[in-house]
Amino acid sequence: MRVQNRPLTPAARRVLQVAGHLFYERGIGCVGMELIAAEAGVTKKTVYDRFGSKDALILAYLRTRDERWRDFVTARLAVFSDPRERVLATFEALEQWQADEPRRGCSMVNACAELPDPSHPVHRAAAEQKAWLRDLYAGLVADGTLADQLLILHEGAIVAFSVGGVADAAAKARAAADALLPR
Amino acid sequence: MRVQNRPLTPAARRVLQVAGHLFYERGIGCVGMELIAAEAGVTKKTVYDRFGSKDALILAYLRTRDERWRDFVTARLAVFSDPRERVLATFEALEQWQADEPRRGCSMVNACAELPDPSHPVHRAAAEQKAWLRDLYAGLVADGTLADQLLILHEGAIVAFSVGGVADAAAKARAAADALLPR
DNA sequence: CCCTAGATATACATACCGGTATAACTAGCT
DNA sequence: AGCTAGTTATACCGGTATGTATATCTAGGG
Repeated sequence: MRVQNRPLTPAARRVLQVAGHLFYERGIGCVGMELIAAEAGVTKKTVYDRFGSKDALILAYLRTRDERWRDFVTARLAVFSDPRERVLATFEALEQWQADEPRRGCSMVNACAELPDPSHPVHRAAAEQKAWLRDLYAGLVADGTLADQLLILHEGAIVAFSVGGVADAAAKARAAADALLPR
Repeated sequence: MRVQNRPLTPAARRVLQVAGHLFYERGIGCVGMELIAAEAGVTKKTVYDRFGSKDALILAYLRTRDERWRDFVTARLAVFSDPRERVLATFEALEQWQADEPRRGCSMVNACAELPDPSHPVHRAAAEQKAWLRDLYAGLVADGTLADQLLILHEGAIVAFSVGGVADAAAKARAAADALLPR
C-alpha cells in the first residue's frame, strides 16, 4: 500500500475532496473510481497515478477526515483549562460537528463495516482514532475506567443519533458524562 | 420486496443460517449469492425461489438475528423483577452475547453502513431495534432522557468493544449505568 | 530548447455479481 | 396415477467494478 507524503497536486486535492464527500455520504462500496474521477473533473488514470489503488484512496480519505475531526475537537477544547470543562467540551464539539454533517455516523466505524478483513489498514486507522480520544480523556480524568466510559458515551451518542434517531444524543451524553465525573 | 410468512423449507433454513454467518462475519457486500448457495449446498435458483432477491435475504438475515438477540435479552431479564436490576441485566446480557460472537459490532449498524440509502428497509429495521431497546429502558426508569442515556451507553459499549478495542466495555457501561440510575 | 511531471482521452482486460432460463428429478398428497 | 412443490444442474445475460495500456497535450525549470 503506497503512502503519500509529497504535497498533493491540484488534481489530487480535488479527487480527495470529492472522494471524501462521496465515500461518506454514499458508502465506500457504492462509489466507483470512475464516478470519483468524473466528479473531480479528472481521468481515471490521474486518480491511479496519484493514489495507486482504491484501498489507498480510502485510507487517504479516512486520514484527512480524521485530521479534520481532531483539529475540530482540539480547537473547541483549547478554550477551557479546567479538566472537567474540557471533557464536557468534547461532547459539545460532537454536537456541533453533527449539526453540519449528514446523519451517516462515524466514517471509521462505517469503513470497518464495509471492509471487515481485520488486517485491512482501515482497522488500524479506526483503532488509532478511538485510542486518541480515549487517551485524551485519560489525560483529563486520571481514572482509566472513567476514560473508557467517556469514550463509550461518545461513540454511543454517534450511533444513537445516526441509527437510533435519538434527538440531542450528544447533549444527553454530555449530561451523563457530567454526572459520572467526580466533583 | 417479498415478505416471508410461510414456514421456511429445509433448504431455505440452511440458506438463512449460512447467510447469517457469512453476512455478519464477512460483510454483506463481500458475500455473493453464489457463495451462499454453495455453502448451503443449494443452487442459486433455490435461493431466489425462496427469498426473491438479495435485499430480501439481507432483511430476513437481519430480522432473524434481531429476534435471536431480543429473545436472548428478554430471557436474561426475566430472572429479575427489580427495575434497577433489570436495567443492569441488559448490560450483562450484552457482555455474554459478545463473548460468543466474533468482534464484528452490531449487524444493524453494519448493514446501515453498507446500504446507505435511507429508504432501504434495513434502516427501518435498525431504527426499530434501537427503539425496542430504548422503550425497554423507558419502561423501567420512567425518565425519558435517562432511557436515552442508557441506550447510548449500550450502543457505545458495542462500538468501543468491536472497533475501539476496549476490554470489558459492556461491564464498564454497566458500571456507568449503575452510577446514573437513581437510588 | 528540451525534458519531465502532470494531465487528458479513450479503449481495453479481467473479473465478478445479481438475476434469469431451461430441463429434469423426487417425494408426498389427492 | 398424476399433479404439485421443492429441488438439482447448468448455462447464460447484462451490467459494473478495479485496474492497465497507449498515445497525446501542456507548462515550467535546467
